[in-house]
Amino acid sequence: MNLRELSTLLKLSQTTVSRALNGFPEVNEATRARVKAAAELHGYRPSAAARRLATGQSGTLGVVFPRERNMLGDLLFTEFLGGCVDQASELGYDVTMAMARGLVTEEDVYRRAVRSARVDGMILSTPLIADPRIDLLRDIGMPYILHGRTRNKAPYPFLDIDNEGAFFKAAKLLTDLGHTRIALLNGLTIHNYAQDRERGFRTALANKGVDAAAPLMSSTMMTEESGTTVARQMLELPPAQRPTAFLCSSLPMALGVQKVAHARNLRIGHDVSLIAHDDQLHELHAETFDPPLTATQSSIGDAGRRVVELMIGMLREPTAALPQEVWPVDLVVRASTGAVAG
Amino acid sequence: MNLRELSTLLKLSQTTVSRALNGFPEVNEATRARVKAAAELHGYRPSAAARRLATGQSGTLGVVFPRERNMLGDLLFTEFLGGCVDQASELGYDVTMAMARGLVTEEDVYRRAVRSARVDGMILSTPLIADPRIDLLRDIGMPYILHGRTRNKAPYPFLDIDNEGAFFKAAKLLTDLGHTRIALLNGLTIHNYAQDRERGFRTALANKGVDAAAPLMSSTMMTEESGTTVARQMLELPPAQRPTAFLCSSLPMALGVQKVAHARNLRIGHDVSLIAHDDQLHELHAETFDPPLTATQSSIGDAGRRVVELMIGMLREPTAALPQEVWPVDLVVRASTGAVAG
DNA sequence: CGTCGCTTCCAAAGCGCTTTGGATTTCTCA
DNA sequence: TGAGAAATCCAAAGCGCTTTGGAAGCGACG
Repeated sequence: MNLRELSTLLKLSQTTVSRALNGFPEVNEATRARVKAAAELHGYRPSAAARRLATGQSGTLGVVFPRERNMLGDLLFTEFLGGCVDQASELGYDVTMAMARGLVTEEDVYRRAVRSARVDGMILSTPLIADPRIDLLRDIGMPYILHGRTRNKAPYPFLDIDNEGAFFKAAKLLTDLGHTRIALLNGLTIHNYAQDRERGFRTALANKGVDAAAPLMSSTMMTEESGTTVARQMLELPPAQRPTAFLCSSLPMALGVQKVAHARNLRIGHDVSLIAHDDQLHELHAETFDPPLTATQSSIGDAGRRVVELMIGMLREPTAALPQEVWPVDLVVRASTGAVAG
Repeated sequence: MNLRELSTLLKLSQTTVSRALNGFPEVNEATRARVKAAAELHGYRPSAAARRLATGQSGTLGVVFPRERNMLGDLLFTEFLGGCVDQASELGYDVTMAMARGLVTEEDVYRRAVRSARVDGMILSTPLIADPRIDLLRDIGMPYILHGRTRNKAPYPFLDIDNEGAFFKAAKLLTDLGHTRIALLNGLTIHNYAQDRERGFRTALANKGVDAAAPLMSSTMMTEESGTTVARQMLELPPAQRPTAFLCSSLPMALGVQKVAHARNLRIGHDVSLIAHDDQLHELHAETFDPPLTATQSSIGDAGRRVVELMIGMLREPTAALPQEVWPVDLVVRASTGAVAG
């Protein structure tokens, strides 16, 4: 059942049927109802391809990532992606993923996507400090939005959380509790958020005149494994340098730290304090840690949903101001933090 | 730059240019070269929308999953998905994901996708024992392929691994080593693969007259957590019932078992043997276990790649026989298995 | 009664590609 | 050399939708 068939069946023109279905004002409400009923009855669905060709809009959003950096293995990314797909379905959009591999560079993928008009907009995740993709997309005129921020000069649309504020709050809590040797287990500093977090951390310490000691600052992938490795190293420092508190960039890292602490019979919340940033994944919760974990928390899934909302908003009103949102982050105090021991 | 512009520029008809670019035989190789060069030079890309409309093919494959069962949190699924996207990009296809949520049932998503011709084919992952999606897709005429098998009667295209054979081999190794109390930590038996694995396991034990004791058979989600839980329970059985070997359905489960064994000072490969099925994920490797893990292994990423290949093959030659592939699974013996302790 | 202004509907022109059904040229061989 | 076959190219008809630019119908107002 296509538009022509439906319209002859209704003894109306295609124009009228199309307008009735798409909510245009210049059609009588009575006929609109009649059209809608008939469409429903015969299970009419407009052909996506034809509509795309006619409107130039594809009704799809794109997510591209390099093959080497297979982000599908990263739970943070997949949770974000899940949020995107969720919201996109809600708003009638599809999400397509493409992988740039081998000789086909990521840039090529973008260029091709633009020329062949496969997607209406792109979602960029975990940007680098200076991310070439942004300038590229701007130059070729592909709408996009960033999850996270970057150092590129020109203004760009983004949604980010207040990483600096979050880590400031967390570090302040620790200094307020009397800690002076605080370890920061950060993510890789090629990413902006890691630098933001470090800044917040340093500011809080500086406010109390506490030294951000180099041996207590690490920057690694945010896995459980690196959590254990780094924690082990730090706990083997001479007692006078050994950290009494850990601030981790992810829950898995905190898991690693916890493991090491347990192995050394350090009681978390007493002998050593532990805070982590909690992205609120489905399968790992700060509150089910033992003891429940003090955490800065912000749902990365919700961020995905919101990013899609913003992206589609931009597509619908291209002239509106660029969306630039920074979400505050809550610090939830649980049992893993306590006053510095003895 | 569109086809018309390019063709007037070349002083050829659109027909010829189109045919030259798409490799049709009825065009002179010299002109084909000329056309290709010009297309390259001017960066011509055919409009995906127009091509879709003209051919009726969308150049996209679809993956749908219910929101409740957010498979994006499952590393097995994402590894599989990564393989799909990888191979699809290679073959010039896109992969779009849709999530069925709320009132919009999964069925609706399929129906809509079909009518609006958004995707050429669907990829179904982790099917249930009797999966309604298969009959549905057949009925509405949407091409599809299954990763895994199911009990539906009518023939359907699929790619699966030989789960039964794999677990037969693994269990046989253990019985050959003299084990008589072997634990099976299986996945949920709503899935076909789990039942296949159990069958292989039972056969191997029966062949040696070994009893498949009910207290040593479990069926849970394949997480590290359930691995520890189940292993702990089983190791608390009276000595005469306690397992001397564990056969796990996933590496994370084996991790859980390992943890419990360590806690009890059981040496893996000596006091207790451990085998797991290894889907060859990026972030978890049987060979880097301590000790290196004996495993049945089969790359789930490769399966994703192959599934896409088969799907596209079906689209190109709809009349060919339904692809039905079962991959053999290797058993790789490492240090985690040994003769039963005196 | 004629005209203006709304409301309601329509014919037809694209969107950019593929593909059918020739037309024209070139080649082959008697 | 000429006729048929083969190679090469082309004009035009869709694919199914949106959208432009009117046209027709109808009541109201001077």
